[in-house]
Amino acid sequence: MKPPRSSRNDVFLKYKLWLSAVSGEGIIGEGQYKLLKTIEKKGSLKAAVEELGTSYRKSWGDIKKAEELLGYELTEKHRGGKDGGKSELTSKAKNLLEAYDALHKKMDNAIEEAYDEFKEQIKG
Amino acid sequence: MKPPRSSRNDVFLKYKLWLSAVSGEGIIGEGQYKLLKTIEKKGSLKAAVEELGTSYRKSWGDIKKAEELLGYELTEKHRGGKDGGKSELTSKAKNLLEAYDALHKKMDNAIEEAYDEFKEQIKG
DNA sequence: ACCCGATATGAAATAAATCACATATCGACA
DNA sequence: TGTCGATATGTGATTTATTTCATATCGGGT
Repeated sequence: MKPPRSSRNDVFLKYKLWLSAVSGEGIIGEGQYKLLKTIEKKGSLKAAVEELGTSYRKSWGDIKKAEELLGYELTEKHRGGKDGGKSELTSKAKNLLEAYDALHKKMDNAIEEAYDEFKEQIKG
Repeated sequence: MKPPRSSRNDVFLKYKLWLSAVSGEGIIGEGQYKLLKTIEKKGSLKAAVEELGTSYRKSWGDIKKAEELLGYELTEKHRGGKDGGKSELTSKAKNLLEAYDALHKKMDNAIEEAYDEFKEQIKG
């Protein structure tokens, strides 16, 4: 028989994974991960949000809240200098991102394994 | 040494798992799962939202949208009768919930396995 | 044939999240 | 020491999501 082609009604599995505080507030999710990674690459929050096309105000607030909830700094902020300032990740932040990434990969694998079975199951 | 007690700054891992359409719109997530399960138990959408404390209007709309995206009905709706009407799950819906549940359990296990390692990693 | 209560749905009111803008501050460097 | 550009942060505007309210419809049971 013909292989089933994807239709408008196909369903996909999606998931989000994030760190949260006891309060339930999110700390690091996909967005923060990307943001921090981009700060690391570009050297400043300003440059990062420009690359990502997100708002400086919000990203700045997100980082601040995450830091408050975690109880430690994710970025070392510097003002002044000929470039006006810069931000770089603390080692704790780097460590956290690494752990987040590893965890995400594991979850990706887990979901992939479960996915075929799931699809089979919803056919019935 | 003393075992570390949880502090305000402890982080937890959370995740959401849901079905989505190609468009990216969510179809079934935790909320819909509970809603449908409660409809199954109580026999009507009205009774379900009362038990869950959510809004009828929204829940009704959520189900409708999910059905549109899926291309099939999740509930058999009936109006009239001495009780005014009722809703019950279609067999497809039951099947879907079962699959969702199984998947969720697998993900719970996967995350639990990964969690200890994660915590160890972020200590460094 | 009439009632009752749940389904069905629009529309206005609220609330929550995000954006846009304005403005202050800081400090390495020329 | 004056300049420049990024960090820092308040606030009002806008958008998006959710709730509330109002009202129509349906149909099995009495």
